[in-house]
Amino acid sequence: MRIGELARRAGVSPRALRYYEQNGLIRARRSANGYRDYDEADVRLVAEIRSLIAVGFTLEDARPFVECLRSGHESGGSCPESVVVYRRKLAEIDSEIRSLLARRSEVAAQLAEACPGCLVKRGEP
Amino acid sequence: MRIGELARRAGVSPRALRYYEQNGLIRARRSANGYRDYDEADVRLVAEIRSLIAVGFTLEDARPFVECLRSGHESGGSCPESVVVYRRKLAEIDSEIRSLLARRSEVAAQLAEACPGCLVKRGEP
DNA sequence: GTAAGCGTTGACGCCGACGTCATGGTCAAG
DNA sequence: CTTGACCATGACGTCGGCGTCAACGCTTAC
Repeated sequence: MRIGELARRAGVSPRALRYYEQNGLIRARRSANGYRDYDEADVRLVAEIRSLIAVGFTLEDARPFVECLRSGHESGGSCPESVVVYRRKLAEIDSEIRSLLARRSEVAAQLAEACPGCLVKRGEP
Repeated sequence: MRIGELARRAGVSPRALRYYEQNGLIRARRSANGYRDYDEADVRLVAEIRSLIAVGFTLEDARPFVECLRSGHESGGSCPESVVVYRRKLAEIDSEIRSLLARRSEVAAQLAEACPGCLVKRGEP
């Protein structure tokens, strides 16, 4: 299939697919006229990339998953390199959450100090 | 005082100060030779900006706080416009935290599915 | 033949908060 | 007089994941 069809089936733009290729995440055979030519496996690859992007992975993070799939594994996350990324990502997310919680209480404290009574505490009428 | 001294006292770079000025957050008188000339009040303004930036505010977010200080208030957060920004920011942070929590559980679920037993659950030997 | 609708590559735009040159003026110390 | 430490403006670079032209070629339908 050509790039437009893959794009529709994977729910991405052709531009995104070329960008993935530019970063070595997907490859494409070329037809005689120079058009990119994809197969079913590529649909799966792009789907994997999208599901990872959707939960906050970068394209770099997605690379080991794609290579895991290409090496024949049924799941992109079943290779040790992918598991490493999974763990690192969980740690990053936890770190961000802690950071946000700290910022949240900082902001709430600043608001309470600058404007006592401005913080609406529900449940205390 | 000149830009270098303000920068040192406020813990920022001269470049940052020029950038703040470019965005209308701070202003400076000019000496005869064209040098920017600041006073003590500016130290306070920059400190306010920095403390807001530190908790994740953008320069746009900081604007009402700066104007609040300039209008004579002792606290940058005691003006209604500032309070509006405080509330909006708290809502944004809460939204991000929820998003991160959702992503975290998504990632954990993907890891659990792709590699059962890879999730180390402490307390279950 | 021609218009529509695909495809190609290349290159700039975006967003935020500056860092980092490049180029040149100002001023005090030696 | 020169060095060095400051100052000025202006402009490009950074980071990610594309969007959005531009300018062109291919294919199919009419």
